[in-house]
Amino acid sequence: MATRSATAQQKVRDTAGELLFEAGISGFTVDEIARRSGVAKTTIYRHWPSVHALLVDTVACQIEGFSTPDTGSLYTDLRALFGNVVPLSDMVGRRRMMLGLLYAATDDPPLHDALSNLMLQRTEPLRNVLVRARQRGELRADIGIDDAVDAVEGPMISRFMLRGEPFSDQALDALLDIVAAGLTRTSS
Amino acid sequence: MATRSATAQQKVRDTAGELLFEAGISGFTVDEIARRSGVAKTTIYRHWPSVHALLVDTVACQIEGFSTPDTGSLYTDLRALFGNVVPLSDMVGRRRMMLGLLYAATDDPPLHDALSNLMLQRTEPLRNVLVRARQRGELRADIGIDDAVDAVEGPMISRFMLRGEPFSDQALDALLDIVAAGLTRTSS
DNA sequence: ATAAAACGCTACGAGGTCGTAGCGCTGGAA
DNA sequence: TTCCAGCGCTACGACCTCGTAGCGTTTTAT
Repeated sequence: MATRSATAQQKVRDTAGELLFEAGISGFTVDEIARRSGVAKTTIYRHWPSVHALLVDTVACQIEGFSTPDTGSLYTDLRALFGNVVPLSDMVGRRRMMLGLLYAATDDPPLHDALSNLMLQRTEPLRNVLVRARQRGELRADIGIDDAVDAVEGPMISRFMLRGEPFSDQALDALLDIVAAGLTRTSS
Repeated sequence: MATRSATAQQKVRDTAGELLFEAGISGFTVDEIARRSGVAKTTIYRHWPSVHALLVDTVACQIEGFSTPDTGSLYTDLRALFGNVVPLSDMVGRRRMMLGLLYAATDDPPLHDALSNLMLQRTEPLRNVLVRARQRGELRADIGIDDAVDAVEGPMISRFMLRGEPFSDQALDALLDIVAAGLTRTSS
């Protein structure tokens, strides 16, 4: 049975995650978390020494496991990956959250580490897909996995995260088509 | 001859630009700009109605013209473009500035417009390079320029802006190699 | 030379956020 | 049932930032 402390802490963690998603880092305040969660501000400070510690903890808890598609070909794997991983409704919030965190992590090593770890977790399915493609011989042998990850993610990030353009199947297809060609064929 | 107002305004603009670069958006305060520039805070408010207006104006003034390389081939053009446009020393500041602005622009249409315009200006050389490559028949005919821009910029942004990894010629080569293959060869 | 415009300086109020103090209340363990 | 660790609540001080008021000084235009 959940003790009172554990309940309060969990409420705080949940609320903090939601708030980070909804309001971004500039809206991530202890007062607002207290207000939304119903947990008193003083209680929050009894469990976390500072708002910064709570932020780092919140980021560290944002890890979600995503499944790795396995359709048999690189292109369709990538298609499945990006078609599923990015539910349109979450796009705005995720964008706000990530941009704010990336900015804040610029001068903040603990936050930077937590965020790097989070991003690493999020790209794991992509990594898996690429490794399998390499094993099948679909991926050019001279391409490193890290480079392939950036080659695939980059265009998506550029268009949908940075420029914030609306997600569409056509856009996804067009970008994946270019990327897949680069990963599979030699340019010589 | 520069009038007193014009001088003060120019000092503010210059200082604001430097500050945005050095301290990011969270350090962009009127007090600090006044302190650094030597222009009184009240004077700043005589020329800009709010710190927000000053920020938008500062972003709008950040436009720098970059020259378009013309080496005769897409790969070497891209190589020249990214080798020159990204002086290592500016990378950290540029990263801080852009991430903060992108975040702030999330809920700020005027800032968003100014920033979009800035980003558009910055990608113009890349656009030119790609258009010329298409005219030479080097670029796959079925690829749109916008998609090509994201395909090229994305991996660079992902690695050097978001993940903040150090810039190196090897990394640039590896990414450009993948990208160029995708742009020039068909995957069918 | 003179008047108007513009600047610099100090001080201030409003608002927000962090983090803490003090005290009353409550829930869970013995 | 008792008791105490832990919670909620209010209030507070410190700090920062925005934006403004008032006033004296400097520059610019006529």
